[in-house]
Amino acid sequence: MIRPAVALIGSFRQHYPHVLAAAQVFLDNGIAVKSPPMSWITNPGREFVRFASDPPRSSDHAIQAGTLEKIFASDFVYVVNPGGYIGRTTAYELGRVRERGLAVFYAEPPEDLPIDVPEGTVVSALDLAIAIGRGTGVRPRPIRRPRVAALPTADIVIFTIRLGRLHVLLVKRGTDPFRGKLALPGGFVRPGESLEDTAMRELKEETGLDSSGIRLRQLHTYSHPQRDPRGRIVTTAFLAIAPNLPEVTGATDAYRADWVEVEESLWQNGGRLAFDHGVILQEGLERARQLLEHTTVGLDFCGKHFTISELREVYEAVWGVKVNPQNFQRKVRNTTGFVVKTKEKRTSRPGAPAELFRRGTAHILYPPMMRPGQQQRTRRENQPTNMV
Amino acid sequence: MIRPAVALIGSFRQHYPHVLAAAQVFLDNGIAVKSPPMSWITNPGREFVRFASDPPRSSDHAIQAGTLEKIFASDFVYVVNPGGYIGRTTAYELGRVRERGLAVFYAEPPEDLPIDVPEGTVVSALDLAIAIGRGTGVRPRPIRRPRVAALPTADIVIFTIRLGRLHVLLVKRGTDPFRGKLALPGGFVRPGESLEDTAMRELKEETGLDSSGIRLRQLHTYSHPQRDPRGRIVTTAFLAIAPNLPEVTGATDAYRADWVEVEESLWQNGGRLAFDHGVILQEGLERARQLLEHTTVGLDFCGKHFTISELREVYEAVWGVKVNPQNFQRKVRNTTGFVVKTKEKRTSRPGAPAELFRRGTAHILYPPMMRPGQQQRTRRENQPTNMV
DNA sequence: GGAATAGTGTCTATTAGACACTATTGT
DNA sequence: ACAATAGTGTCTAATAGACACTATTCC
Repeated sequence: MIRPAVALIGSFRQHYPHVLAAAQVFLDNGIAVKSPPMSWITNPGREFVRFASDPPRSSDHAIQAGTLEKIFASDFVYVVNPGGYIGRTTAYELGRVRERGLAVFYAEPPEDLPIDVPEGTVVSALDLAIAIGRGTGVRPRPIRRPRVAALPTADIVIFTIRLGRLHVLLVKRGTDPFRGKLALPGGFVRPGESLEDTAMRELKEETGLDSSGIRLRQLHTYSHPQRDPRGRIVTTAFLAIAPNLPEVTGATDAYRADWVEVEESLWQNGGRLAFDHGVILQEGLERARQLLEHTTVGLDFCGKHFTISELREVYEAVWGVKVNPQNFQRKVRNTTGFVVKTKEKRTSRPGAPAELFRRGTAHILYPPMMRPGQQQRTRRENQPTNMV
Repeated sequence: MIRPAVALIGSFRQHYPHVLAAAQVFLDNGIAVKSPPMSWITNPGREFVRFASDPPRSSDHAIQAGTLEKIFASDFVYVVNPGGYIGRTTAYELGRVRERGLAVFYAEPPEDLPIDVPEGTVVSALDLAIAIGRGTGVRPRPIRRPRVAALPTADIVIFTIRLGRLHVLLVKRGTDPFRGKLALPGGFVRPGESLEDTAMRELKEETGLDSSGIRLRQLHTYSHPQRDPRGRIVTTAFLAIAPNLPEVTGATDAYRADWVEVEESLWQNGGRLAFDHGVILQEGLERARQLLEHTTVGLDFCGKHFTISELREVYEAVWGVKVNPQNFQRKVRNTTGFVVKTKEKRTSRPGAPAELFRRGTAHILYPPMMRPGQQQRTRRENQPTNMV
């Protein structure tokens, strides 16, 4: 649980003392104040207020952009509007904030601005601070519980195997934050889309190919309040598995997309992934490993026709261990519905010509493929255990 | 290619003739004008302008909401601001529009509003119309791709076993939508909370007891755009498992919380659950069944001390099948770290006194507990299969 | 005493893992 | 010729499922 944060907006030029007083109330009640800075005004009387903490040489709209960033990084917005007055800059900020979906509360009912003011959103700073504070204090007036709006995004962990090694698709970020760092492909949910729609669209855009045959599986949703410096962004990670795609080009976006070896991207390079994508990749990898045990997704790495050795190499690449070829062969062939023999054979490397298979109808492997080296094993004898 | 559409904003009160003139220019060049209506003003001189085509009885902000809808339905926005003047309502609309990512063009450079005006966006209506009509020049490109803000919520599927049957905690909704229907407990994410924080807080509130020992697992995130009639609400479902709790009272909220038998809530009663909670419950149940196979969560249903028969009844209740008592006994006792024998015995029902156990250190069962009736089984012989 | 339960022993079918072996190819 | 690969056979240890059996309790 992170300390909640508020941004105060309003006509600083006219009402700065009121703003300071309200900010103090929030601070006294354990709520962080992201904006305005607790500073002093250097150009009193001017239309656009500047604070001593603002960089003196930057333009008005650069300062305003910084203010909006701080506002978006907070959990809710409090409008300080004595007499109901809301100026033009505040009106503009209010539009941005409301379109973004942040919760907005008002000190007084807004005058002369035709906006919807829901029941319970006109409230004093103290009442609001008390209602938010974790103390179950008395709520003197009915106020709507502050809800947090978030921008949902979908990020994709897509694996493939190249030269016998597991690779993941990463993009180099072209914009801040984390400009130049590697990140998982993904993007924001657009109007009318579900997370699955977004993931599929992004996958198409990033790989630049027909990904209609690629199945997406939801992995996990990451919602830590500070996981993205831009504000409240909640991402849902998806897992996808692709057969060996020859080349990939980021089709629509300026940044480049490339296959990177998984081990390398996780441990090497000093180059940590952007945001929490390192964790997401790690957890996606573990999920892929589990899926190989229990389902037939290993086939998704292969083309339409494949040999059992190729399938084994998939398991070895994903699991990161060697698998006994003979026993693997028998397990695969003896599991109903896993693979179906074709009449063709392939003879590429030294050795007997290998039979070609195509996928069977099964999707679940029960009993599962046993992953080596996981043995917790049952005990041989019923010895008296005394684990604490 | 659909006919492009523009929305004009600006101070209609002061500049309506300019607005009409600009609109005519767009119309003459084959561009649709979504807003304002080509109508006349019924309340000249008043702060908030009303048109003859507006419903006369509706409130200012209802009309404004309709206007915003039309603006958002257009492809770009043209700000009619003679002398650079932008009023407060226009500033608010501008904020909404820019946050939405729509392209914005200005008749003149905006004065006294600290916003970013990109190169080439100050342009006459005629130039703009021609550029768009010809398709050659300035293409209205979104400043930023439209994003959707959503309210994240956490819903909880919490199971327990009462009288040998699996129960789930459901609440009766006290407000619309779905007033009076049963739903999963849950709620909106509050400032500073992660989804996990929200789920834990709601669980405490709903069960009204110390749930510090209860572990939450994320299940799935449901994001269909129309899954909640109130708007864009994205819910993440969590799974929790509780030992037999004697009674539950919804502590903070007006609605009642009660344990309901799972089979009943899913199939019977004609009473479908609210929202998509029926699906969530179904998928949560399947996940719980899988977890019992692969982990020691079955112990979470039991108290601190338990007999092996009690644990078996947990498996039977969740899986919905009978389990062979002898083999279950052996499997549990022979799996290292699953359970630890205590020195006590319990003698409640007819039969020999049962030994009491407590939980071991293991969390993962490998190899797993085999769930009966899942057999896809491997083949006895390597028969030629011909599955399609 | 009869029924129900707890716990152990035993048998069978199946499987994972290990290894031997043959057949077939590229170099 | 040699090394590498494909595929089959066989042995061992472990396990799931089935059932028999004893001991202990409640009614």
